Amino acid sequence: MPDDDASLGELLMRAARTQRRRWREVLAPWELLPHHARALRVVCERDGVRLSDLAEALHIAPRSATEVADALQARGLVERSPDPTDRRAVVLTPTPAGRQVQGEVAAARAADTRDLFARIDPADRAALARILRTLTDD
Amino acid sequence: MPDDDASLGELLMRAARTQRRRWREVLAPWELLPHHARALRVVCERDGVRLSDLAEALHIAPRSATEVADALQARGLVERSPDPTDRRAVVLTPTPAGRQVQGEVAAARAADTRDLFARIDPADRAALARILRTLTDD
DNA sequence: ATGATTACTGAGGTTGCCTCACGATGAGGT
DNA sequence: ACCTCATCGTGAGGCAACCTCAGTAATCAT
Repeated sequence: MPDDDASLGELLMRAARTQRRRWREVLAPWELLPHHARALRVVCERDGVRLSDLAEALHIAPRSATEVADALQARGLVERSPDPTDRRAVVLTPTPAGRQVQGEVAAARAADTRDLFARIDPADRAALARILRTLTDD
Repeated sequence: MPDDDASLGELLMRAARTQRRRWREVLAPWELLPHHARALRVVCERDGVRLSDLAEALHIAPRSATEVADALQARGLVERSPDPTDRRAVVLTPTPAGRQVQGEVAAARAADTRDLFARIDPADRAALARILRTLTDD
């Protein structure tokens, strides 16, 4: 069929949208936006991130990373401290509460993803992973 | 592996991001945002859409559909006319230029999607379609 | 016929991004 | 020691795309 590819493209978008919607719902109990959750994850994983590195990880301008940091700090999830190696820089560190939330969120997300992909059997999961890797540029 | 599902979820997101990025690049020559292109497609396909219907199709508030219509109209791609059956309503109709652009964009998008999915062979395309359908809720 | 509902839009707010300019600091000459 | 140039975070200000709310006009139900 001529529109086979077009519908494949649309299917890919729809599956991604399904996942994104579920992700937002999983996050709802913590009242975190996906973007903030992602930032918190970066801060926790690297355990001490300069603002400029956060900006790069999030693909936003440095100025915008300031705002994300403000939001996370206002909720007590991260702390700003001076970088001992460079007095210009500011390092974001997770607070205990931040680590706690990040742990809970990560667990909830893992569970949700497991649920979603439980719809397909292991062979299909492997096939899907292989095919999607081929379609991914970055 | 325990993080198999997690990486599957991430792969899905990355493949979708790849497609979205390509879509934006395909659109660049017409200086259309994806959202406007989508709106133009709705107007052309249904050939006469009330603002409120456009809002619903785009999942935005009616007030915001007014703005999308303004943008498309300012570029001469659509026209506002009174709905003959309901004088409260405004119907958006594609102009000849609008139809032209929509046709070109649709062709470019189809070509790009074809290119992207040409990376995988027909059997995998079929498998991908089947699997993605299973993962889609809406 | 009149009260409730619906369609669009003006006014104005919020969010999340951006650029630009600035003060402080760092790195590398000379 | 000093001077220059790059870099770090952030204040100021702007913009785009959404929103809600109120208002006007038209329609619908009783």
